[in-house]
Amino acid sequence: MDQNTPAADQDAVYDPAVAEPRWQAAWAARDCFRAADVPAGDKPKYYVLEMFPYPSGKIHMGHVRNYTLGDVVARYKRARGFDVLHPMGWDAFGLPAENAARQRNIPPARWTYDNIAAMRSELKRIGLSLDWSREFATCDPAYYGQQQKIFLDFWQAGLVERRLSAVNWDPVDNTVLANEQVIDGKGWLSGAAVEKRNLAQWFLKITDYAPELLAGLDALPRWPERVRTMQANWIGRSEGAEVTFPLTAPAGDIHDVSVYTTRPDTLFGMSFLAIAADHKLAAFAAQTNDSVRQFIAECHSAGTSEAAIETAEKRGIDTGLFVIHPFTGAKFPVWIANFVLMDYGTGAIFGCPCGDQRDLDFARKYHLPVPVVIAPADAGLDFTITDKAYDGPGLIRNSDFLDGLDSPAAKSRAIAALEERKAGRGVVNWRLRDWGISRQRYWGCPIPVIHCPSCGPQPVPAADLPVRLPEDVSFDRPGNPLDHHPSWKHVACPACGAPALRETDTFDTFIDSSWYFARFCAPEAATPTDRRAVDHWLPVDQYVGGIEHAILHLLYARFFTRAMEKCGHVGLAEPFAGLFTQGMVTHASYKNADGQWLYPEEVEFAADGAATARADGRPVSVGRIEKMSKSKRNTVDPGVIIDRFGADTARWFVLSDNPPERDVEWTESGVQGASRFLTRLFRLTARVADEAVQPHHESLSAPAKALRQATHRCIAAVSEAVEHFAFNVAIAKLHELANHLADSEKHPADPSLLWARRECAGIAAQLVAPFVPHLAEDIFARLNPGHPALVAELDWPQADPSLVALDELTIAVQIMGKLRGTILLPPGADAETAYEAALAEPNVARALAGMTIVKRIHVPDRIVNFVVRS
RNA sequence: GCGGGCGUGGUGGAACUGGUAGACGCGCCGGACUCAAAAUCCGGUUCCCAAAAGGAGUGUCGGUUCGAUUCCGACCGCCCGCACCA
Repeated sequence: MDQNTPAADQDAVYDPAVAEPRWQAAWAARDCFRAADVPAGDKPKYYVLEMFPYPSGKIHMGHVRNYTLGDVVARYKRARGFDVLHPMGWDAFGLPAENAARQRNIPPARWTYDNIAAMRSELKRIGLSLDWSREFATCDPAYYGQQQKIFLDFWQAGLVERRLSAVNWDPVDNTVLANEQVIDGKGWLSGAAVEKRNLAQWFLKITDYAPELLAGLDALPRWPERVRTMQANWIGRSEGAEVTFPLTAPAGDIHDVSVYTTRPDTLFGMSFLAIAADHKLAAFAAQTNDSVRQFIAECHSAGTSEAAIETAEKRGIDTGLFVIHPFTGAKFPVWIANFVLMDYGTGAIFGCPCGDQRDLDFARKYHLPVPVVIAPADAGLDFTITDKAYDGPGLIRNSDFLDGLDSPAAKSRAIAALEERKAGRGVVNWRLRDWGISRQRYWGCPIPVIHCPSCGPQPVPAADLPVRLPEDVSFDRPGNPLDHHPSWKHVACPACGAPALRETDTFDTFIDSSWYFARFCAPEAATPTDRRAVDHWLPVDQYVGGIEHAILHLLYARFFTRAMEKCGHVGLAEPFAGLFTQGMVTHASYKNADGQWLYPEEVEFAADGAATARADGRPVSVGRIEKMSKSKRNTVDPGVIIDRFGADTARWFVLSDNPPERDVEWTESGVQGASRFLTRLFRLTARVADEAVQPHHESLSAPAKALRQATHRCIAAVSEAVEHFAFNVAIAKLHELANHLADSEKHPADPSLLWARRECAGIAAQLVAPFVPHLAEDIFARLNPGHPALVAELDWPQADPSLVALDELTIAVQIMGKLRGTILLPPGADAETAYEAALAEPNVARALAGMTIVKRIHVPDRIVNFVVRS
């Protein structure tokens, strides 16, 4: 074939708009992706799950990326002989539906189900290999009714508690605010300063499982290391001491204050004692001291988020009370500090400014002493602390019986001394707090509890489940519509029959997503799970989702699975054997001359890159590349891309440009590149399809052998890359294969080459199938007219090891670690052979002239390095 | 503030367990085809130096090593999470 083959010679055209719906229909007609609750065959199972979407109304590129990543795995594993479960559903409860109801007067249920319908049809256009028969939404009563059953089982199992807990309270709207609705300490709608208010709420005792949740991380080798680290830090096991400080005079019925510390070795460095604003001793101090009362009130107006607390200016107030140091008998003042958290430890700390930066900042600010009790081992006697605390390892000084010890030794000595004096003890503490699950909202799963004035909280009887959300609710005033509903909450106590009130709080939506993966195994079951189905399918073999869920969602799901195990709903502790966290889809953002955000399609670019608005031709400033979001208008609608280029192009692009764990920037040129490659691959293979079919040839021409080697090396490389989630590398290898196939057109078409070309094209179709499944089917069908199977039903191609192995390797020759030449050696060549060949290399020989070789290094099949002296 | 991560040519990135830095793509440059353009095809493309030889180079600074994008320390920048957004 001629070196320059104009495309105009080629008649075959690929039209995704026609082909994609056709192949989607073919898969559906043959039920290719349907799984059984309890499969009959003996194929190994593989459960692929992507984090299910919130039905916001439109799919965005982040969804396309997330679901395409999972789809590659699902299709690959299916081809590898696994029985694959790949379901989809909707995380359908949550605040946006209530906001829509308030702003646009649409009932949350209708808004949600309309959104689901719209997103389902968009999702279907992507060509995902999903088992749609398992679809459900968490707002379906059939789902949340089972969730209520699970909650009651947890209650019976002793995993549920009711206690007071703080919420963000908007005093103007008289409503509870989510953290995201608190902006700079003010309610997002009312603008009123938010207060903390304590409400009786339900908690799940996740802390009972803290040791197991921590230890379990070691059994998750297929989780990203950083996610395990983040979870371990979040659970936060620490070993320290609880120390009791007697007050110099009783404060009401309070005689002492307990603190938790991880640094008992620095107890002699105490400068003050600080308690949380919610500490009972703070309340006592407030009784007689107006400024203390005012300070506590200020602390209560800060909002509940930890980030807000930690970033706020560190402030405190002296209560005028004193405690006695258990070792020295010295008196120290008791302060209230806004950075001491009631939820952690005992709600009180001892301030040691020399060893803790926060304590030091506090001491400097309020002119408290800074005794130095620890210093680096090599520090002199003049070691002092100015504005930087020393929290590293070191030797203890100025500390009586701890002097000269290193920190670990001093810790155990201090704990022993505390225990001797009955002034404290060594304890293990956890940062993890129990999971507050009550939400004062409508659009969530009702908590199945009835409050009776005489019997207390009573479970709703199983026969009365599900407790359904009433649909005749109004959003014309702030607060929870369930609470306002005229009749819904008024019921008879299930125990005594007296008039009682339904719980009007609903569950945290994290509960909905803490067990959906189990429900997918048997979504129709009359019980929360079908044990045969979950025993077969769980754990999820590959879970795919955003890194933003690294801690909360994944930790809650791990806890929930253990709690479900305790109640017999599942037979395992860890729900997700493999986890992959993908990056975000980003895009440049644009602002016009008036400072308004513009959509990418509203911007025009000149040859020099200058941007102007299409509407009025005025200049546009190109902003940062950031996460696609509606507010910045830097979104690209997947539907529009599929209309223009087809789903395969969108899939290929989101996979090709970046490693999946990293953010990907959506660019127009990248999409066109993807589209161009797919068209090129189609043309290349279409030309092969037009060639005469040849019998298998044992003796190969040189170009045929080279092409077969390239083909089989590509099988090996793509398989390896897919196994490691390196989809961008897999795609690069497929580009190379296409280049090899194109190169083969330059050689005379001998029969063995024609045979090799057909092999190459067919294998290429199979290798691209997980990424661009529609195009793969089209190419395959064209190459194999009348073939009974779809690519979706074929086994993954096998690489022939004899074609994958290389006969010669390029070995680098270095002198003092610098590259001076390369030599060709057969694989496995020994060191002496390598040195000999290296010394014979002209450039190496020249560089070595006049040098003495001091040392020779040989790494087989990789490198030779000479260490020399002149 | 705390915890976790990331940083490589003009650009997205590749590089197995410390062993030839820049695979593959985008862009750009040159060529073929075309009346011309688009599309397509072929070739080139880290920087310095006219080429070769050589030198520099993976955010910055320092360390370990025969050899560091990879390991260690400090710093800078960006991103994720912080318990009621999902």
